[in-house]
Amino acid sequence: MSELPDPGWQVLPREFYRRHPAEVAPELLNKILVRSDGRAARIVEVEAYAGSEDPAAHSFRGPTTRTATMFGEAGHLYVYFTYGMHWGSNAVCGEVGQGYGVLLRAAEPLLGVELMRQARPRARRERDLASGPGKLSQAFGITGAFDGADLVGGDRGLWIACDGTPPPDAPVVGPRIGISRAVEFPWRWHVPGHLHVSVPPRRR
DNA sequence: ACGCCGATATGCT
DNA sequence: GCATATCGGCGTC
Repeated sequence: MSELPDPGWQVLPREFYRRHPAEVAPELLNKILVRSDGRAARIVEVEAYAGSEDPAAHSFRGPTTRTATMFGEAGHLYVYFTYGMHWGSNAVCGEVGQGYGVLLRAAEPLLGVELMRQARPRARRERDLASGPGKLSQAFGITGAFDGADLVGGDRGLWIACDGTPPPDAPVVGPRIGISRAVEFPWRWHVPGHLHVSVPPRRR
């Protein structure tokens, strides 16, 4: 089931994810989220959540029904629902039982842009298609049905791959967003100066 | 730049 | 029961 749109792209191996999310997260920058229907986008903003070490993580208080996937094997997708309308997508990291994850916060559309526009009819500019965790999930048609998807094996037609572009040398590190606890953990990273992040660089 | 509100699953008390 | 949520879109200023 290795139907990536570009044969030169390499699916990230399981070992990539089996580490601390603060280590995995910045390395996910410039990787590519791929769907088997042709949608692909470069990941430009991420946020780490570290289980019992992290009061802001869904997994902080141990496994629940909702967070079961987060406590499972690395390299799977943890999808949650919030604010009555938005879905969020995380790559599970670390070892089984740790509840580690990296939230995919923003991406730059590369392929299948028409499908993304259909999925997000209200988005005006292309940089509004996936510049936020809810937008990114919506652009890719990711809902709860994708919770537990294997990003390595591609059992649900979703992968994270590398096209050879390295992560940025000096990613921008900053406080996390949209949470009320442990905001001060500097665990949000994005590609410097990138237009497709959730907080775009100010125009000069 | 800022503020408001939508609409609901989840998990604690 | 109820506060809260890993937000987004639209309005106003």
